[in-house]
Amino acid sequence: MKALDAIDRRILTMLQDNGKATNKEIASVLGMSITPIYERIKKMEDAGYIKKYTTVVDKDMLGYHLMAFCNVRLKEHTKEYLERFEEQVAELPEVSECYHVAGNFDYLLKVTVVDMEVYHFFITTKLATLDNIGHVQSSFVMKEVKWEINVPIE
Amino acid sequence: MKALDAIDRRILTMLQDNGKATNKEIASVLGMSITPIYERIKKMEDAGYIKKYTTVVDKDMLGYHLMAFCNVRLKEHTKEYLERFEEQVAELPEVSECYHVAGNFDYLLKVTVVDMEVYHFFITTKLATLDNIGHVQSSFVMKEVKWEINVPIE
DNA sequence: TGTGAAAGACATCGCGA
DNA sequence: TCGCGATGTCTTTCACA
Repeated sequence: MKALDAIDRRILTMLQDNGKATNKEIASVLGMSITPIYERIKKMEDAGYIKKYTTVVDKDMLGYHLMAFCNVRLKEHTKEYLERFEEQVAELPEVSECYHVAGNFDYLLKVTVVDMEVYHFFITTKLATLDNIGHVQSSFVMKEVKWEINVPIE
Repeated sequence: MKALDAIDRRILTMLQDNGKATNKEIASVLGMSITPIYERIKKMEDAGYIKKYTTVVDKDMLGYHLMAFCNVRLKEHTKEYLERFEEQVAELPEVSECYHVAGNFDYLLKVTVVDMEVYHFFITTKLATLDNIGHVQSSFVMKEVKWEINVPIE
């Protein structure tokens, strides 16, 4: 697939805002007929521009009242140790995101749990027991100021 | 709406995996007919358990090749200063997430940009020019080890 | 590429158990 | 609450410009 044109981008923007937007709806906004919208979306799905459709749920209503960012520094930094840590951390359901970062620490983890008690349990019995953990520093989220899943597509 | 039961949770899990899952599909997996699925989803939408449906796009394919976490410490911590910072930061399209955290810094920002040049521009001409910025420390993402939008719902 | 029409699948809603 | 059936809407495809 070639690069996206302006129409593709507008379609993506609308789909980010509402994953259930119908082809008809999009077509009318863009002043086109339904078929090309349908085909463009299909192409963007096949090409990988569209990774998935999902439903955003309210974490707080589901009982997840604590989110924390966890800075992790490892002791050893060989390829094998890094890969092992990444595999182990990816298995933990409490860890919703994990990034290998350049800076003061090696990894940044976003951890979502029910409450502080569960977080404490997570740190002491799950994270700290992984091999090769050097130093862990947590930042607790007091307020979610902004959370925007949509990528700006001009 | 009362608390969710096991069936509601299984519906949410399926909808997180695939926002376009049809009622028919869900019904057949759960061994129920379509109507109760339809009604349960509608109730969860109305009650706010379901916040929105969206489309996940591939940031990298769209040209966003750099993600960074930006730790920000403010100079003054009065209510007015905090609110003002939060308002200003929420307006910045480069900032996809912003959290008020307890720890070494005041705020943690997730910044998504095209490349390092744009990031530099963002830091120097947009973030640093906000009122009341004390100290900024960036961690650049070298690798996204895990990114899981789905909340575990057992 | 785009348009328009037609077939099939799905969402939506009223009624009965 | 759930299941069934009717109706309107959407998706998907095809012939054609």
